[in-house]
Amino acid sequence: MKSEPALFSLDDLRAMPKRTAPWDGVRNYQARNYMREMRTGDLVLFYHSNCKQPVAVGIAKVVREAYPDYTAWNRTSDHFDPASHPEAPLWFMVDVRWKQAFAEPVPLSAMKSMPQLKEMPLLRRGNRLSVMPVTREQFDAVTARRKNRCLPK
DNA sequence: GCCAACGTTGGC
DNA sequence: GCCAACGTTGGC
Repeated sequence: MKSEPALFSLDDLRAMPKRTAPWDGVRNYQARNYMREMRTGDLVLFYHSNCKQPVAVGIAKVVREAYPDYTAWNRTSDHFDPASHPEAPLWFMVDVRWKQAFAEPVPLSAMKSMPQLKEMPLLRRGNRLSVMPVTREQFDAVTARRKNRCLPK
């Protein structure tokens, strides 16, 4: 899951009550569909986008499965969408809980150089989705990488 | 700040 | 249903 650290960082998630927050504001159908596939207990790679150094910063966990994103019904919300209604919700969100911050974040540039991540949707050219699937192998490769970052090439 | 890539909108 | 115009994303 991507977030702009200036708006909502992994530290911000950690500072929330119960270290938990709803992943609101997703207004893309594909990203929404990926969220609806998420299950309680699924682990999340937390990625900081649109900042000086884009990085995977840590891990969160899904603690509530998809439910209607009520910010879409709030006229004063930045994410207001008149097409969504309480009786027929258009947008959904999950709740995620902070789990871990990497001692050393894994930069996008490092991920690009890892052959195991060649197929990772995050690295696909022109991708703009804020929520994307990660395979177990990709997840393990990223989380292992932060321990091995000082190994010679 | 630039710009490529992509999704959405809306006229036809 | 096509597609040009537009807005947004996000790396660089």
